[in-house]
Amino acid sequence: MSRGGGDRRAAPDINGLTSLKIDNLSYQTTPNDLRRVFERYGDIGDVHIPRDKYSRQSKGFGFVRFYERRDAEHALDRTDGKLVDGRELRVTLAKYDRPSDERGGRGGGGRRRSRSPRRRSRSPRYSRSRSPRRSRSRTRSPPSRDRRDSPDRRDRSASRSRSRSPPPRDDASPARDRRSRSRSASRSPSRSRSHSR
DNA sequence: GTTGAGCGTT
Repeated sequence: MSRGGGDRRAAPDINGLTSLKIDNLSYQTTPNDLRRVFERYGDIGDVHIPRDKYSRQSKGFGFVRFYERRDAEHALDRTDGKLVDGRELRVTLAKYDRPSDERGGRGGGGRRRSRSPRRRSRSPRYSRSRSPRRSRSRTRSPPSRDRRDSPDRRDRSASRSRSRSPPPRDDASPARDRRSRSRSASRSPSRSRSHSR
């Protein structure tokens, strides 16, 4: 019935604009490329790719705004999975809109579309996660009462600590002094003006 | 020289 006017939708269509989020973009991909690929499916309002302010490097994702939601969905389905720059584009509906120009923004929610049902299966890399030492719980004795305060261990610990610890040199005082003097003395004739190359 | 889950500026 009425078109455009007073109907709030859960979709991020503001002003009739639909924001699409493009992820999985290459660091070398430019908004121009995105626009070129997206404008083929409909009219694009604006394309923006957030990049670092210091490094100036793309974050790997961009935003494309469509005038019509229909085109956006179409493009989403059409651009999603497209190989660009050697990377597969991931197109999805933007969760939020411009945080700068939008009043009444509703945060929270969650992705309603999961086109990538990749479950976290076991990792082939961390397949062997079984610890060989699995004797944590002894027959009895809770972890709280398993405190062995043997002086023997303490002694050993101290002994080991002492053994492992580096020999504390008490001649730090003179050493420092000597070093300071040495540094001062060797600072001059050592680093002179090198011959320029 | 360069990583890879995700939500954003003129």
